[in-house]
Amino acid sequence: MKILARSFYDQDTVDVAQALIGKILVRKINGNTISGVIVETEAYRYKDDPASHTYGGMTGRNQAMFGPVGRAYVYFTYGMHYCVNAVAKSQDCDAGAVLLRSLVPLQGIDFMSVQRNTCDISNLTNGPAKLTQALMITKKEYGEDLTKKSSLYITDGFEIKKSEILAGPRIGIKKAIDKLWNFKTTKNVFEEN
DNA sequence: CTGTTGATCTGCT
DNA sequence: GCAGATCAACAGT
Repeated sequence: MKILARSFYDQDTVDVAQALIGKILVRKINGNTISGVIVETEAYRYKDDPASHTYGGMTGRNQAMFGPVGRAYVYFTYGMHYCVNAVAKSQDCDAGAVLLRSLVPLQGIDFMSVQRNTCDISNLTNGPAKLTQALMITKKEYGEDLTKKSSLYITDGFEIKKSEILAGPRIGIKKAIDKLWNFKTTKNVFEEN
């Protein structure tokens, strides 16, 4: 399984969000391998996107989204939840990232069950804050290089056709809901719908 | 410095 | 379907 190259993230954020569907997120913890297929993403851009963290300029929290592509952007929200993004943008964009919303577990399911305190497979990683908890992703992973074989990276996965990707409004935000930058596939059985 | 809001999930009704 | 948990960024004083 090949790790996605830096150039993969060097495209328009919305394109990368679609391309990431079907790819595999891999996490290494103490010799354990935990992985899952990415089945839902959301694109967040910059000046044309009022819902993005970057709208309004760089801050201490979002500076990773302005940095080099192919890195992880982790943030803390609602007082108790972490979410992961992959920094991705084209050359003419100053900032952008793809939120990983949902996974289908592949390896390390027992580990995830312990983290999430449930045995329900379909409930392990089917939400942005759930998957960070299941994969033990915290602020320590802020800025991790996803193109190196480190403790967190993304590899090639299943081939998903454009026709199998569904676009819709992004979830949980009130701004820019006219932008259909939420992408998911119904190919896998574990999706909740 | 203070108050409000939020890219969420859980548990209860 | 709805409130609550709980904190970092931001706008306003």
